[in-house]
Formats: sequence, structure tokens, C-alpha cells
Amino acid sequence: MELDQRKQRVLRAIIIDYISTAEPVGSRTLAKKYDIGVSSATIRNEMSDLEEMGYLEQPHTSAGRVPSDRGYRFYVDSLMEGIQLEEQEVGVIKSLYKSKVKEFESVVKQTARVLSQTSDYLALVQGPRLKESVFRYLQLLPLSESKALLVLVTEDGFVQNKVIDVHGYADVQELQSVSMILNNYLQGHTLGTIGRGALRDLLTELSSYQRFLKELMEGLEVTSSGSDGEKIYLGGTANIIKQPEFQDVVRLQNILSTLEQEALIYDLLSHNDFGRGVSIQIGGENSLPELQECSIVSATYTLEGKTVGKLAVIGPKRMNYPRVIALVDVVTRSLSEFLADSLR
Amino acid sequence: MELDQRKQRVLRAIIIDYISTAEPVGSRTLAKKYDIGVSSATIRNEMSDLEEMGYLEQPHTSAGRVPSDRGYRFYVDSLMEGIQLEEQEVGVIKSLYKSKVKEFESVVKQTARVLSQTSDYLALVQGPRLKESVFRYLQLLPLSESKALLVLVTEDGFVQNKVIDVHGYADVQELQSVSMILNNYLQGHTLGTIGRGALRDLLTELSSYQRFLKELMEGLEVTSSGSDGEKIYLGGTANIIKQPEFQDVVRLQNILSTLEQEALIYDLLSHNDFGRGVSIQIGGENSLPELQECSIVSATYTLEGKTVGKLAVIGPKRMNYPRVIALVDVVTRSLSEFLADSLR
DNA sequence: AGTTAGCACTCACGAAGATAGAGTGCTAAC
DNA sequence: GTTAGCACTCTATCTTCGTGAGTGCTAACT
Repeated sequence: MELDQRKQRVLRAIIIDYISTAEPVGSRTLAKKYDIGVSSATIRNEMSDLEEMGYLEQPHTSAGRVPSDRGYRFYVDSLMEGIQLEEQEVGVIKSLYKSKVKEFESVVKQTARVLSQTSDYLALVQGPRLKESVFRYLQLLPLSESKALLVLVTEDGFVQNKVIDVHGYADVQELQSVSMILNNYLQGHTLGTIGRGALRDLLTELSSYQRFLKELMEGLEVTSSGSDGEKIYLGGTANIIKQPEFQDVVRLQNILSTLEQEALIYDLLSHNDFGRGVSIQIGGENSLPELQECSIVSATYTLEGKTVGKLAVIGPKRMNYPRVIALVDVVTRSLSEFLADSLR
Repeated sequence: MELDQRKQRVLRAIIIDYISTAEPVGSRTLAKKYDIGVSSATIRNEMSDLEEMGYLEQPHTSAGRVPSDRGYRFYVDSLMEGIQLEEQEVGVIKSLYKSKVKEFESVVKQTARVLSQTSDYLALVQGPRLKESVFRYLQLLPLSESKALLVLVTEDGFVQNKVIDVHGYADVQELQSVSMILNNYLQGHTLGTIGRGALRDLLTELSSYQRFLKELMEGLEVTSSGSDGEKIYLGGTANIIKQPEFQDVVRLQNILSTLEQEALIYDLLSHNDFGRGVSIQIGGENSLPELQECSIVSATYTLEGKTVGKLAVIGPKRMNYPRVIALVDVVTRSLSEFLADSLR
């Protein structure tokens, strides 16, 4: 069944009211506060219909109604109007990306902070996906009698480093030669494709460095695999505590421990790949049982059209969607721009 | 006044009981559960004395007693016995540091995780203090028309990187030359001492790179200053919620927001520099008002005798001190050993 | 047919009171 | 110096009860 004009008006009013009060909304409140144009009795009938259709829920018989996941979804898709952020607010965000000397990691960290502060919810920024970056350059530096430092740089200017065991002394000369050979060969490879077999083609060329070839391969491989390089930065953990729906200590604990498991977060963000721009998961739409009461507004930041990482705001289903969407959008753009600038 | 044998016995029993129950301890409980050898009435008198002397506090008139900061301090300094961790537990911790290919940052992160999991409190690990590390090597790589990547490596094998603006095209050759000059000159300097004036002595040598000298200086400076390089990793945020004393939502929020401010944490850890080994701050002994109800057990991990960073466990004053001390100790040692191994 | 007023009914929530129980401090006897 | 006994204090918990917001239904109204 379609939602007629009046049902939409009612639903919209309920959601708006509930978002700002966190209290179940009753028909009388609605009739008084919002200009629906009919009496509370009529609204009651509409609400009853909306509940039957799955857009509303009732916490208990004699309470007002609360939006269901479906209700929120309809609101987000059809009822909500986008908003424009204050100039000044946008300014605050953009100023973050103006600093001259830039270490990417601290930029990511600050992004998480600013996103949590402006939204008043929890923010989450995933560092660059090295796996998908292209190899640019590596350097092997002697550290000691038997250890060397492997520094690896991608085309985008991301750096990764490891200590590897070279099993016995390797001098600068020797490491330099290996570096050169590898640099020539790996040029242009995507890090994700540099697997254990990567060096097979070079076996003859590298034969004199037999003793640490295995370590080197592992070094290159781990560097580029899994969630290794994709650190996740949280901001505003304390913000979720403010929300009345998360006063429950057990639930809070579940949420926090979930957020500490980077692998889960990684899944959370990758499942939500539909389409470009800002994407929204409401309540049960996300895959983590502990986050069923949350909504997640996320987006992908890019460099030269390629995905670098994701960022998200996590809040109660009752979140201020228009504002959060606008924030995520502007932060994502700013961060992408910043990256582009770093290479300009 | 000195605490006689019996007062000490009473104090000890109270603290042990309170640590395990989180409930104010009464005289009758004490007489029954602990072998003090006198009646509850006598214990009452002793408790009254102990309160007068500042070792105990009473939440309200008709409740049992609770240890004061001073009480805990006496316990930690004089009454408590150290414990030995289970072999198996030590094994779990040490196994963390056995992996072959090592990226230091992920090791630090895992340290925070294991420390929080084994202690069941919140753990905190501060990354390497680059400021105090010695310059080893730097490399400038062209990123684009006008940007270059500055990669900086310390003697300990820590890596830091930045994007700097070179104002117009700089080719590999050019950047290589600058790198060489800087490498020669900065050899052996402590990063903290590479200030804005660092390159003054090289002005003539570098005169042909005038256009990006300023940026370069800033790059080198920021790299080594402030809390920039000293990232702080948290583990087990969810653990503090378990503690009955932190059920209060407002307090919890204060604690969490405090912990997100790295600068504060940095202060917290540096104030506590007395002596070697594991150090303990109880309640009001730390400088942060939001953490007055917490105790902090911290230690310094080192490389070749020099401080690299700190780590800490934060829990309620009512924490299991012997266990946490043992854990912090073994983790600190393991991490230091791991670092030493990386350079061996 | 759709809308509205009226009304009985439900149910969570908060205040108020009652009760229990743990604990203290004091006194007097041992 | 130690202990038993006892009156007193105070919190935590449970129950009860009233209140008010809200619903759903019915019957009248437009």
C-alpha cells in the first residue's frame, strides 16, 4: 500500500519529534505541535495504520509510537530534506586541512576528532587501504648485525615499514642492491598483488641474497595484506554515552568492545558498498548484532578516483540524519581534496 | 603514629575485602572472614583509629569503612605481597612478541590489547618518543609537480613521514642531493634538537634549494616536536564500564573524553617519573581531576637503556595491584626485549 | 465515508511509606 | 585492654498507590 500524503505528514512529524525528544510520540502531542490539520483521533487512526504497515512500533500498549527501522528508512529516502551547513562550520572543518606540513596519519586522526565533535556522535575513520595502492619505492636499511628496516612507499605517498631479519650481516651496499632490483621489478604493482610468489621471477637475480629472501618476501606480503595497514581511528567515544538509548551499561559495553575489534569494523564498512556518495545503514541493516540500535552514515574518500579508505559516523537510529549526512559529505570531500593536494 | 601489627592486619583485611567486593567493609564481616584474632568490637575500635589516622573513610555513618587513598598507598607500599604470574599467562604475553616480520606500530597496538585483556582494566601504550631518538637517515622522494615525501628514520628503526611542498618541480636528482647533504649533517643529532635553526649551518651548501628550504625545516621540526610522533594506543575501553564504581554515566563520560585527549595522557605519564620500574599513582595522586577515582600503574619501556615510551594500566583504586603490577612488569620487559631483538 | 468528541481502559513512572539489615558507637562488665 | 550488649542511624529495597499520557472503540456529526 502506498503512503498517502497525510500518512507521510504524520510519519514525518513523529520521526522529527522522536529524534529531538527520544520519547514515544502520542497523537495529542502531534495534533498540538505539528500542523497536520486533523484531530488527534484521526491521527490515532493513521498511526494505527502506520503501525500495521510496519513504519511505527509501540514500546507498550499505553505509550506513544516510535519509528521502526522501516520508518526511518522511509524518512531518510523520501521525507527528509537535505540541509546546508553553516558557512562558518564548513570553515572549521576545512581549516583542518590547511596545515602546511602534513603527516597523513595525524590528518586521519584529526578527521576522526573533528567529525565526532561536529556531529556529537561517534566518528570512525579508516586509514588508507594499502592493498589497493600502487608500489612506488622501497628502501632497505641496515639496522644491526642481522636486522634491516624495510621502508615501502606507495604512489600515493603512503609509507609502511617493517623490521626484517636478514640472517647475518648485510651491509649498506648489499641492501642497496637488493632494493634496486626490487624497485625495478615491483614498479607499478598493486601492493595487494605482491604475494609470496612475487619474487619468483627474480630468483636468479637475487640468488646471492638467498639467506634472507624468505624474510623479504614475508615482509612484502604482510605489508600489503589484510587489515594490517588499515588502521582505524575512533573519535568521540564519550559521545555515545550522552544518548539516552545507550545509558544501559551492558549495551554500552557491547558497543565499545565491538568497536575495538578492527576486523569487525572493517566488515561493517565494506558491506556497505552500494553506490557512490554517502551511504546509510539504519539499525538492523548493519551486520553487527551489537550495533542493531545504531545507524551508520558512511562514505568513501578517494584519491584520483580510487578508494583510499572509508569514514563513518555512528549514532543512535534517532540521529540527526540531515546534519550528519551533510557533515560526512563535506568531511569526505575535504579529506579527498586534501589527498589530491598532497600530490599536486 | 606508627601502625602497630594489629592495625596493619585490620587495614590489610579491609583493603583485600573491599578490592574483591566493592562494598564497604564492616567489623563483623572482618571478624568472621579474616583471622584477626579479636572480636568485632575491638576491630571497631581499631577501625575508628584507622579512620582518624586517615587510612579509612566512611561513606556514611552507618556503613562500613572504605580505604582512603592513603590507605591504598600504605597497602601498596608496605602490606602487599608481590605475586608470580602463571607460566602459561606469561607465555601468552611473550608469544605476542615472537612474530617474525615486525611492524612496530602494530606491536604497540597489540601490546595495548593484551595488557587490557589480561588485566581486565583499561590499558594504554604510548608510542616511541621520537624526540629523544637519534637521527639516522632521511629520504626525499618526489610525489608530484610540487610535492615531495620526506621519510625520516631513527637509529632505533622508527620511521616518520611527511608531505612537504617544494614549490615547483624538484626532480629525483635534486631531492637526492638535498637528502645527501642533510644526511651527512644530521647524522647523530637527536631529533628533538633539530629545530628551526638546524639548517643554518648548511645555508650555503643548500643555497640552490632556497625555494623549499623553509618547508623542509618545518618538516624536520614538526616531525620531532610535541606529542606529534607519540601516538597513544588504548585497549579495553569497555573494561572500565564493568567496574561498579564507574556505572555512573557522567563520570564515565568524563573519563572517556579525558582519555581521548592525548595531550593530557602525555602529561599524566610524564608526571610520574619517580624511579625505575613500575610506578603507581593512586586516586588523587594523579594530576587529572577526572581520574581521581582511578589508579594508574605505569612503566617505561626502553631500548639500550634509553626511554622509548611508556605504558600503563588504568583501573579503579580498588584494583588488583599485585596482579597488575606483575603484568605491567612482564609486558614492559617483553616489549623492551622485543625492541632490543629488532636491533640485534 | 471520513472525521471527531467522548470515554473507558491500560500501563509506566514516581512519590511515599514501611521494613529489614548492616553497621556504628557507647557503656559496663570481664 | 578486650568484649558483649544494646540503642541508634542510615541506606537500600519493596510495596502501594495515585497520576497522567496514551490508546482504541463507539457513536454522533458533516
